[in-house]
Amino acid sequence: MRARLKDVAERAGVSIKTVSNVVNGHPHVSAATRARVEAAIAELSYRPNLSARNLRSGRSGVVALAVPDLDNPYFAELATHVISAADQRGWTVLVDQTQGDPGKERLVVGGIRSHLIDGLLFSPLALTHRDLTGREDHTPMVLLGERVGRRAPYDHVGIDNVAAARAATLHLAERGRRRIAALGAQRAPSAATARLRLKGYRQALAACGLAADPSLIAHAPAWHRTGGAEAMAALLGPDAPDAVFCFNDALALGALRTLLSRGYRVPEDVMVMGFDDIEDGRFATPSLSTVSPGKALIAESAVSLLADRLAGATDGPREVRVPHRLTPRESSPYGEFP
Amino acid sequence: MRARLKDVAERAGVSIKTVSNVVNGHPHVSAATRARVEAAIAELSYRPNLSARNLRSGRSGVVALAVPDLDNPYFAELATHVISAADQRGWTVLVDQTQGDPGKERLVVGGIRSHLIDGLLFSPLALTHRDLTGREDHTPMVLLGERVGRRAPYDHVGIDNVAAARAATLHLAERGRRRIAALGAQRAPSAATARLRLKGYRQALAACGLAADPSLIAHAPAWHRTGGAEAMAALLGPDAPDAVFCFNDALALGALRTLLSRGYRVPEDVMVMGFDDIEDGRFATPSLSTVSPGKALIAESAVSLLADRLAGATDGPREVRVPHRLTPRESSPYGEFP
DNA sequence: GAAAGTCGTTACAGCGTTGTAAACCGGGCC
DNA sequence: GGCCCGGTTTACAACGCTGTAACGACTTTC
Repeated sequence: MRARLKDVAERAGVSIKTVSNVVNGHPHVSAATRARVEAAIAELSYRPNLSARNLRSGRSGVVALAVPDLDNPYFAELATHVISAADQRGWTVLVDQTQGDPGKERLVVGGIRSHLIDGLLFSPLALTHRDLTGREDHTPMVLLGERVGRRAPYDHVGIDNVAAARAATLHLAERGRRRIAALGAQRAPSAATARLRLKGYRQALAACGLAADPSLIAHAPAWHRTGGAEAMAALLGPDAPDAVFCFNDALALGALRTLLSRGYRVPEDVMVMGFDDIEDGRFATPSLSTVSPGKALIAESAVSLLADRLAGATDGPREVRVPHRLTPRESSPYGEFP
Repeated sequence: MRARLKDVAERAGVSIKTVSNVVNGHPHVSAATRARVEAAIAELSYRPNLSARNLRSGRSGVVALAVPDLDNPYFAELATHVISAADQRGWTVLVDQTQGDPGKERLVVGGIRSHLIDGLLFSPLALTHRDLTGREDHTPMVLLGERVGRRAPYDHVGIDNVAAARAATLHLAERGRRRIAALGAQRAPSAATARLRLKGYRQALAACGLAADPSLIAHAPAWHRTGGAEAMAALLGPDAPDAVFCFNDALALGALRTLLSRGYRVPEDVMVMGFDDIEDGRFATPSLSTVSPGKALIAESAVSLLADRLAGATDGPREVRVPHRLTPRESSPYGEFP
């Protein structure tokens, strides 16, 4: 059986509380006592029972990160950064996969893990404003990604999707492209990210005086490679685009695959632009131009916001906008392509 | 403040224990009482305090999954499967990233989270036999990936790396390749996986009567795309190989990138074979031939072994060997390449 | 009609920890 | 010598939950 405070106390010949004080680094313990207790701790290889400590303190040192899917490289990379940032604060991260399923997402905000976790970092996909305002659980929560609803009373970390999408589209137009497609539109009312990126795309077209041809907008219900490959296939034909702005890198990699396997040259015939800057894109051939959203900074900001809440901050919801950067690579290079 | 059993009990006019019995679905509660209690639970939106329950029961319902790095698509995909399998048993998964750092790995086996978790699924990289045999923590643990040491007293799930590597290499030889390189060798004494895959590679060469040219063995300290790209560059030159067996898909994607950007045609000039069957490989151009290790089955087996241990199984360590499958794609197609 | 079940419910203790408040001890001061 | 004061240590209760054992009421059995 594992050693308890009681066992250590008996061995060191002190009270339980003194051991507790040593373990927690409280002052007012004489050097001699401390040494004796520490020896006993080592001999019994004592380790605090976290469940008991949590019960007593109301804190668990665990935060949950809820994402749609770790399979998705963007979320996998984000998770890495979140885990590192949490680690630096001595927290442990528990990962929940929602699969973008509204039911599962509601369970998560509803507090399915509430007594186990001190806080929640949540990247929702299908959540509606109603789900948030009616929230009964009071575990501090920070939202990642798109803002849900107008004025949800929660801290939020995101990027300026409209500006980023506009920059990405402009980049293609500046390279002389005239039939620029958008790939990844979604009809679901909760698809805020898709809507914002589409908006930026349209703004860019308008700014360049390009017509907004509806046949150049390809829908993709899920932002996976497969969806990108299929949507790209639908865009090809007599009036094929000469550039595609894909709403994330997975879509772009799928699109790239379709283009290359059908004999299109990238970037000569069709330029491709992604979004997210996942590792795969850097090693694709041609390497993928993309928008880099600063994942490390997103993770760090989110963890930091949560830390403030856990420390008791009660001011109104805060909005953090992390800067993004355009990262052109071979799929839309500088230089001329007449 | 959040409702407790006591609050529910008062509201329903019954004892605390009766509420507990309802919550836990115990029999011997009359329908009328149960209904009353359930109503009270709903009204107060009561949710059990897991810390208290854990303290009482000694179980937390949380298992840890320790992997080197979620960035790595193989581990990200594995984690997805583990989380799903754990979810089906009502467990929550907490992810630890070790970065393959021996110190961190030792902390994990040493039980850094021990009171928080019921069990541990561990995919070690740098762990030695000594670390395992001297283990003081008694949290049930299942090892994933390569066997550590000869007879570590722990359940283990893995694949037959030698056979898989042999099959992969033979596949290249059968397509007429004669200068087959191996990419991903490692010198570290703990690099068991690399050693086994190299062994399979050598067996295949011997079986085909091909000479084992040491200049065809490329080392890669870390199995990332970058490492693969660099190692591939080192292999090229006057005596370039006509096929490369990469010890994982990330290496292969890096190698592919180097080959294509230097003007080599894949598979015509150089065939490429990977290992792991990660999603990226399917969408590369050309798509990547690989060995599919049955990640879902690995995850399910591991979780199932752990479940047995948690249920009290005390028989000797079990060894599960999950079947693998060769998945040829465009980078080493069927058909002739003289 | 009394003894022996059966079912539904309850009181109590204790899981391992920590905050509170009080006790203890030795030294310096009047 | 007695008193006060500071640092050090302790006893106790409580965090919310569940297993155990026991209780009361009601039914069955001979």
